[in-house]
Amino acid sequence: MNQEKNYRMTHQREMILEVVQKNHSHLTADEIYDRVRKKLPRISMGTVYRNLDILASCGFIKKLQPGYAQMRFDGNTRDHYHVVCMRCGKIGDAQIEPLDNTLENLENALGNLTSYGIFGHNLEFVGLCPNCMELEKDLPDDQQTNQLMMEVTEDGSQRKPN
Amino acid sequence: MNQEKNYRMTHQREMILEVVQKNHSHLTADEIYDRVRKKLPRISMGTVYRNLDILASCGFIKKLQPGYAQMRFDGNTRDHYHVVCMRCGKIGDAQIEPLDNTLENLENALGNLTSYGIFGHNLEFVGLCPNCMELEKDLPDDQQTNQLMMEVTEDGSQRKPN
DNA sequence: TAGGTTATTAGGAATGATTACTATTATAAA
DNA sequence: TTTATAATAGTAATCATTCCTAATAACCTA
Ligand SMILES: [Mn+2]
Ligand SMILES: [Mn+2]
Ligand SMILES: [Zn+2]
Ligand SMILES: [Zn+2]
Repeated sequence: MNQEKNYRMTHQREMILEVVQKNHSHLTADEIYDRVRKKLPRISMGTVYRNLDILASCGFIKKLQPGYAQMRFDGNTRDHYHVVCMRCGKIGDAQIEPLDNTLENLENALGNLTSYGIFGHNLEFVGLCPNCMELEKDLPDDQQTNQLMMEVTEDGSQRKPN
Repeated sequence: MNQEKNYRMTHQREMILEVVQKNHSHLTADEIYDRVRKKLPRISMGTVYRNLDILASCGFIKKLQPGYAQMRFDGNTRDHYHVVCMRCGKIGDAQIEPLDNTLENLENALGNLTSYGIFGHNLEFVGLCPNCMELEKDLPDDQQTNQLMMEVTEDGSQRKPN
């Protein structure tokens, strides 16, 4: 599986990888746990987390850690951005091409201005999933999404939803 | 303080705001708690969290919620990006101008492609603070930062640190 | 300036996702 | 096979954040 690390391929690890790869929906650890348990009823949560980390460190899957929402796992390891629902944490793929050039230039520029060593970046879009858009409608004003904005986008940027 | 919400200005709220505004170092809730406690020794953690949320929702401060690190608070409410240390979670300001045009265009483009309602975005740079750069040197290879990369940048982007 | 309404507090308990621990088991190499 | 040790199940621990509630303090109005 990975030469230098002496990893072994166990049934548990195999099933976890399969579940993540067959789901294009950015599952959480407990969703993965539920699905794997159908086949391996005695698997434990610790095993799920440990393997997700290992699989991610080997590059077989990607670990997504949005701010203000729990981590999720992506079987698609190609470079792409995500939209995070600010209410329920659900994650969708952003169907736009990566800004590699722009952002790499930014990283280089920043590297010369800061005392930090720059290794990469994260860009995520913030919004509402279709489901939460619906629910939004019958909420009192003071729980409306614009009240959430400040807490959810780092830059306070706002935009009319489509 | 805020007309529609009937907020009151208490000593606790005042002190918390003052601490956040006088510190340009993106403090965590417990760091703020420690500092406020010098003046108000009986203040409680719940009060700190509640007020930080309220102050952020009023736009007096900004709440930063990087993935994989605890939340921090910024007295500088102008639009700017941040560098997050992937080891200790410390946050520094990125001294580069915001990508407003580029990213607003992206948001608009994305809005037409996804079923999500897009409200904004978060961009953060990931790296090592000066302190952790030092510590890095005498670490065994398998704990070196490149091992952390996959877990920390959503896009797996890599770059030589300066 | 006092009284009344209610936002806010202190203190402590609860939450919940994630991580750590450990005796036992399964994997892969020889 | 035998053997070394990576990995597991089950469970306990962590720890940042949120929740709860009786008591208090801000602010409005008379
Ligand atoms: Mn994806
Ligand atoms: Mn800042
Ligand atoms: Zn949602
Ligand atoms: Zn650091």
